Amino acid sequence: MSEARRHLDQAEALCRERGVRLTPQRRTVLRLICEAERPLSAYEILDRMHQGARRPAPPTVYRALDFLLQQGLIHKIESLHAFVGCKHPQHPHTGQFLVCTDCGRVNEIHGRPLEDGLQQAARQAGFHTRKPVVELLGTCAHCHGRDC
Amino acid sequence: MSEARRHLDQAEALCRERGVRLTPQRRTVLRLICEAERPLSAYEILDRMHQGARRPAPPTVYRALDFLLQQGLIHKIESLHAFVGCKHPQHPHTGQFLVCTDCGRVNEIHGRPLEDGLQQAARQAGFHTRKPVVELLGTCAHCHGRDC
DNA sequence: TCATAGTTGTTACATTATAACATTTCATCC
DNA sequence: GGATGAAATGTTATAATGTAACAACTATGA
Ligand SMILES: [Zn+2]
Ligand SMILES: [Zn+2]
Ligand SMILES: [Zn+2]
Ligand SMILES: [Zn+2]
Repeated sequence: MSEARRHLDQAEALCRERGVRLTPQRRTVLRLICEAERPLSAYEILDRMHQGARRPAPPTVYRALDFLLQQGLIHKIESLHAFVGCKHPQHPHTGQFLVCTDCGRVNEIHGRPLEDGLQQAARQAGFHTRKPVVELLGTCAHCHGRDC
Repeated sequence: MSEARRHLDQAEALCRERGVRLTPQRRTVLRLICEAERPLSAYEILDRMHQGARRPAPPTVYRALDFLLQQGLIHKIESLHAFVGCKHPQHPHTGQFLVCTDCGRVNEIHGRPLEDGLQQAARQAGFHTRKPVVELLGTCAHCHGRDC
């Protein structure tokens, strides 16, 4: 079974459990994101949604993206204005990402949501973290030394 | 001496050392950013630049921002599309920020550029970090408990 | 069936950012 | 001082990203 297919089936099951509706539109957006090898922007998704039919208007895709974000099925990469599938959506979480600026691929790191040093600094400042944005931009193993 | 004024003087000195030109336009943009209590978007800066005269076109401010970013005099908060002054521009660095989503204020954390756990995960994946984006969104000490 | 909430369609617009090329200003050399 | 090239700025147009507002449709249960 393909990686993308596994994600979709898992999403289907999660939404059923939670009593929310993974409608065909939302499923299509999730599928396009999961099939892509790199993060897709909202407008790239729009371009891939209309197979023959006319291209939907932006709110269509933004609404589907909002739903998928709320359900923790995708993450937004802020520094790219683009979206990636979450590989472990069972327990919604904020992501930490390695973003390759050469090939565009993104790798989600798992582990404690924030490393202690950072979290401590925040606490000491009396700060209450709600949504950490952690995106390490650089080059991935495949792209080292390549002149791409 | 005001905080903003101190930043400007320091920027002036740094640019002289480095042989780059902190022109009046660039200085104005830096001043507006330093005087603000919260990050300013490029267009907010534009709005504040024209004192009586006509408002400059976007490239004007984006070019100044590019220069100030290159010189490490300001940082961009990716998740806000906005810019803040750097309080320690002597040694250019990437920032780590506590971003209050209530009052809008931003607090730059200093310390090791990345905590060990995170950095190790990246290295293990063969990833070479060039620009970390670390922005903790939440509520600051002042805003806790307030219904703002 | 009917009422209701949730979802989608549609139009228009707001915000953020850049490409391309003309013009001006600045520093340097003669 | 005047020529010259590099840097900075002006200007127009447009690309890319994101949202407000309201109408229409659809699923669902009383
Ligand atoms: Zn995830
Ligand atoms: Zn790569
Ligand atoms: Zn800084
Ligand atoms: Zn606050």
